Amino acid sequence: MLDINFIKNNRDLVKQGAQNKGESDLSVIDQVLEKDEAWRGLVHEVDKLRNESNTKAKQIGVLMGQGKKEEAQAIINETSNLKEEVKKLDEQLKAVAEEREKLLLRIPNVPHPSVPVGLTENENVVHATWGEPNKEEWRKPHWEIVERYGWVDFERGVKVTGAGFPFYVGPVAQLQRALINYFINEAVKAGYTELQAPYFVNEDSAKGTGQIPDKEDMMYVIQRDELFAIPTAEVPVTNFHRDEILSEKELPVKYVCYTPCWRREAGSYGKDVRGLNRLHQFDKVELVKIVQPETSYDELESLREHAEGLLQALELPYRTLLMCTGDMGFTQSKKYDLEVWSPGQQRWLEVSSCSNFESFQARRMQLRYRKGEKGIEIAHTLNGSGLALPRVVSAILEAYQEENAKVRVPEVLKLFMGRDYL
RNA sequence: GGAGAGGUGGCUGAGUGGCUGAAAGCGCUCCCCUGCUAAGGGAGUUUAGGUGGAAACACUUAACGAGGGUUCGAAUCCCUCCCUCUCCGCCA
Repeated sequence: MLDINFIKNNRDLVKQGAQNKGESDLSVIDQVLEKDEAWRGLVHEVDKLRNESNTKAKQIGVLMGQGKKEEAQAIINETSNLKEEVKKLDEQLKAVAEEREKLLLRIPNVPHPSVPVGLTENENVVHATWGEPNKEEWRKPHWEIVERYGWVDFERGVKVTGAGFPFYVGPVAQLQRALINYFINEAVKAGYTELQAPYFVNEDSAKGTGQIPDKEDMMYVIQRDELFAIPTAEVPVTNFHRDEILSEKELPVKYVCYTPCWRREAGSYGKDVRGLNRLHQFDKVELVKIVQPETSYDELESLREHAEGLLQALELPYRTLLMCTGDMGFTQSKKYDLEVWSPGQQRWLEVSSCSNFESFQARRMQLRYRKGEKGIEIAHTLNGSGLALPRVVSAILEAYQEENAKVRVPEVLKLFMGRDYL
């Protein structure tokens, strides 16, 4: 959510930003400002009436105290109209405030000036590439490797739950656990505090990070208990400090959190969902930062570098994309995607997405910090995967397979695995 | 799940219809005094919104778990929900 005063003072910038993000209806921005004007007018009126009513109530109190009942009654008679008027106006005010809020929630975050303008993924800019994509033709896709050894059981996953909920068996289960450990350890070394978070969140939390009302369909909902299965640890972890005022010296706050993630992924099909490429449940180690506004873009770079460092340590070739305005999403102001090379599929797979939200999320969840003596400011929030597990597992299986079909263990994981081959 | 108690500012805790955005204490900030230390004195110290102002600030509205109701007036009375604690039950 943007600051209404910011929109007021930067109407064209906000419009341009929305247009660059591919929003078709820019009139929302004018509408919200109109609503805001109406809202301010009503606030003024209601405040005035309330003041009058408060003043009179006090007078009545004083008169009653002095035993002057008749005089008090006279004032009470005057207030009966007032009461209804306040009620009526207050209802109007609430209605207008709600409309204003709804409009406000439809306005996307403004892209940072360094973000390339474009509407589709074709306009994303390759920010960096690392390693040489392996083009050897004998390499098999990971689903063939795991099928041969029974390392991932898709069929039983379907039986027990449904498509997109596989079982990991034996060595691959162990590999995945090793990766989770490794990722968390690296983050802790880099100064992140490890967090274990709830896997379900309430409505306020889902709102706080912007999953609702915008992306409600992505989540599994437990209706009976009014809970949402988290689509990413970003949701519980960023909401950890919702409605709080942090002290300046606490910042930057950095958390690492491993959780499973649940996504409905309605409408996915074909090669996208083959094997481990896209699942309804997957594991992810997430990094979240809460920082001062002046530092948030530096923090984004260090977040990206940390995630890249993990792929480098695993010796997996990857490329980093700077997402263009149209491909980066509603809530972000700048976003990098890390894509690992999948030699068995001969394609790039997204394994991390590092974003700066500036104050967009923090404003909605009233996440603030105390600046200096008097000031209170909205903090900036960032997050990035470090990393998403199944696709890293796929890449490892495909990149570390040998022609005799054995799969080597990456050097940095040997300590966790206790052996050289899966 | 059953029975009871309770939810007030950074913390402890007073407040059962009006002068209480909230006593008192602790903590914190600034100032004064004292050669250090200890102690003492004074001032300040919730948040969000609106209006005015370059700003300091002033005025004003709202908020005492959340939402609704009664009343001229609610932290205080009534209803619903949420949460915490104690006892019982169940349980990794």
